[in-house]
Amino acid sequence: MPVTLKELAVRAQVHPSTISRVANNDPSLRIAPTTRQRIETLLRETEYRPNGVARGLKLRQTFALAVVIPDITNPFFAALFRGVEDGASPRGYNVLLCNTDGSPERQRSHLHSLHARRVDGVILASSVLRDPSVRWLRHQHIPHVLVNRFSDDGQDAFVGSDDVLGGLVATRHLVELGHRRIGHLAGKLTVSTGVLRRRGYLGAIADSGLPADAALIAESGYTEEGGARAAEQLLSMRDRPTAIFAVTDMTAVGACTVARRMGLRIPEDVAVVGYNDIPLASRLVPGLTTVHVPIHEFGAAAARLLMEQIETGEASRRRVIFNPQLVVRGSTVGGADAPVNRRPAAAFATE
Amino acid sequence: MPVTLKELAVRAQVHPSTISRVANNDPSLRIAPTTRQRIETLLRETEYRPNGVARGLKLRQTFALAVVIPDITNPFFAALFRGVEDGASPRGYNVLLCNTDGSPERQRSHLHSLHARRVDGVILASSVLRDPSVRWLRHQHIPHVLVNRFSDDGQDAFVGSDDVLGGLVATRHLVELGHRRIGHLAGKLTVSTGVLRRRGYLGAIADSGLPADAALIAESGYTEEGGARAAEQLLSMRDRPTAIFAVTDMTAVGACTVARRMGLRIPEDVAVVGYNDIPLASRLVPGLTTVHVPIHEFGAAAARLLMEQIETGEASRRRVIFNPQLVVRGSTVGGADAPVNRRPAAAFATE
DNA sequence: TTGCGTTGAACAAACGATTGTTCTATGTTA
DNA sequence: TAACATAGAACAATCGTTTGTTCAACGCAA
Repeated sequence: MPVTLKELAVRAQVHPSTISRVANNDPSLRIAPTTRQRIETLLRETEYRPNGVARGLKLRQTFALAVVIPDITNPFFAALFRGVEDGASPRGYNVLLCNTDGSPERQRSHLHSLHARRVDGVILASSVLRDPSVRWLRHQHIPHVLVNRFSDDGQDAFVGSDDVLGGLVATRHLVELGHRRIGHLAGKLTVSTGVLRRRGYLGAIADSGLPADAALIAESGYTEEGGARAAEQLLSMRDRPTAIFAVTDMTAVGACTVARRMGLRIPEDVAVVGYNDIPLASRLVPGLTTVHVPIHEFGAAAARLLMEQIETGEASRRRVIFNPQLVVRGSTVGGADAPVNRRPAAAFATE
Repeated sequence: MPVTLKELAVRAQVHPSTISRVANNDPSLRIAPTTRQRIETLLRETEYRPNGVARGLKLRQTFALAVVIPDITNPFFAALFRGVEDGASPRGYNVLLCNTDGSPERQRSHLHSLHARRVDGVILASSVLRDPSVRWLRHQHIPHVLVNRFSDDGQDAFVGSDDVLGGLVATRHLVELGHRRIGHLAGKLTVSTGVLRRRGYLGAIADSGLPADAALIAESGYTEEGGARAAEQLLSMRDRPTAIFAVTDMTAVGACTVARRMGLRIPEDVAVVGYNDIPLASRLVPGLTTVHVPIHEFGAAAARLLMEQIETGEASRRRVIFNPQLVVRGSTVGGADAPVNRRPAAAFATE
């Protein structure tokens, strides 16, 4: 068992509170220099570290944050988590990670558990529109930041990209390449990214004067498998699209797999654009044209917003919106993957 | 503020301990059925959930585990984490995640912080041989399980694969394909996987009667970039290897990138084998031949071993070793990537 | 000598639960 | 009716900190 204040108090022949004051450098009370010396030595010798649980109880602060996401094996969320940890860890916070697999019930259950544990705040990247869990967070006055997806516009602190714009530039890119039938894998219309990126898509179609065709939009969800299913549907149409804008990179990956299985060449027979620019996107062959967003920054910004709320003690509705940027690769423009003289992608990865 | 026992006690006109007994279904004391009813109703109405911090203080158990790894953006560790969470979450544990980026100092710092927080146990996948941090864990009697890498053989609970065998089958595969100069990206010799997989490599070379050439072995570390650097070194030799066995898939990816940049075709000019079979391996073009290990199972087994130690209250030295399995893909055998009629890889991934 | 201001440290009350012990009505038996 | 079980719930200590309050001792001025 680690040493406690009380034990140290016995050894130093002083009251535990005195030790605590020395350990915390409490400025409110004077300690005789000689006593201070004696105690500091003792603290060093015993490597005393206050019991965080007891501390948390007394201070009503645990220095723990939680990140709630669909699935950490999705590179998007892994990068997001790194951003959070890199922002929070230097300031003394530890971070819990919870995967929901997109299940509202698992999300609810995790949040209840985190609340019971008295985490100081929650970063939620798995919310849906009008999410009961988000309302519950507000109702419980649990500091929280939504990332990438929001729930009730403007009600919560939020970090994300301009999804309408992102959807717009992605689709416009396809229009400019001359595509006339452009499909869209639309995620889910219960999720803000689904609604907004689709709005961008529709906007670009309208701008271009192309006819809007509802049959070109398929709800794909956000999984690779869902993307594959939805893409198969679109690509099986008699008058199939020659290009697809997918709501996320993973969905796009599913679409590419299916296209290849159907014997379609990318980008000659079907061009594909994703969203997020996960590390995988640049490693595919051909590289995946996608809408770049600063994923790591999402996490770091969310951590900042969250710690700000924790420290000021009041909820914020601040919104941090990053500008999405189109990255053109081989999945839309043949030869866009310059094969020579490129450094390997910066490596986060180890082991 | 969430409701406390004391507040409920006032409302129910009973002593807090009585509420606690009802809430915990304490069998040691009888409660009048009518009182029990009244209290249970109250508990339901108020959605009472005991304060986990106070509970942790009293019970000396926090129901929190920690996973310490180099970097969650590496797909290997993401899958590992999922295994841990999937094993621990149903049993009421939450999981903290700490990235070390391979820095012993960050590892030490995280472990101290986790200890102060009184996590119930630690799963460590970033240890080196004779790791001071591991010895510290033992010394502090903190339940722990090492994963993938061990520190002092047999001293700690461990989950991993038979690395010597894995290195052997990977290298033997290359030998059987007729390669005569086989390079090895050896990770680090301060890490168990580095030492053991290299031993397997050397064993296969010896078995085959090929000359052992120290120049064919390069320390690569475990990053993609490290793999690229080391591979560049090997492939620049006058008498360059026609095949490379890399200590991990990410290292292999780095090697592939470099090979391609040097104008070498895979597998015709240089064949590449990795280790771990991360999801990325099957998505590369060509697919990466690799040594498959059940990553998710690593995590789940580690969680099991850890919770077992926590519940019995005693350290274990149990070892769970999985058999590695060679998976042949296009990076060693042209055409091994059957292009048609293959289902998309099972998708964990969302968003 | 009395009184007062300082200094340095002890005291004690939380924080919110858990759990062994004690107490007080009942009801039962002799 | 006295003695005594028993049921049911209150009491109280404890987990390890933090922090406002109190207290003792001392020096010094009046």
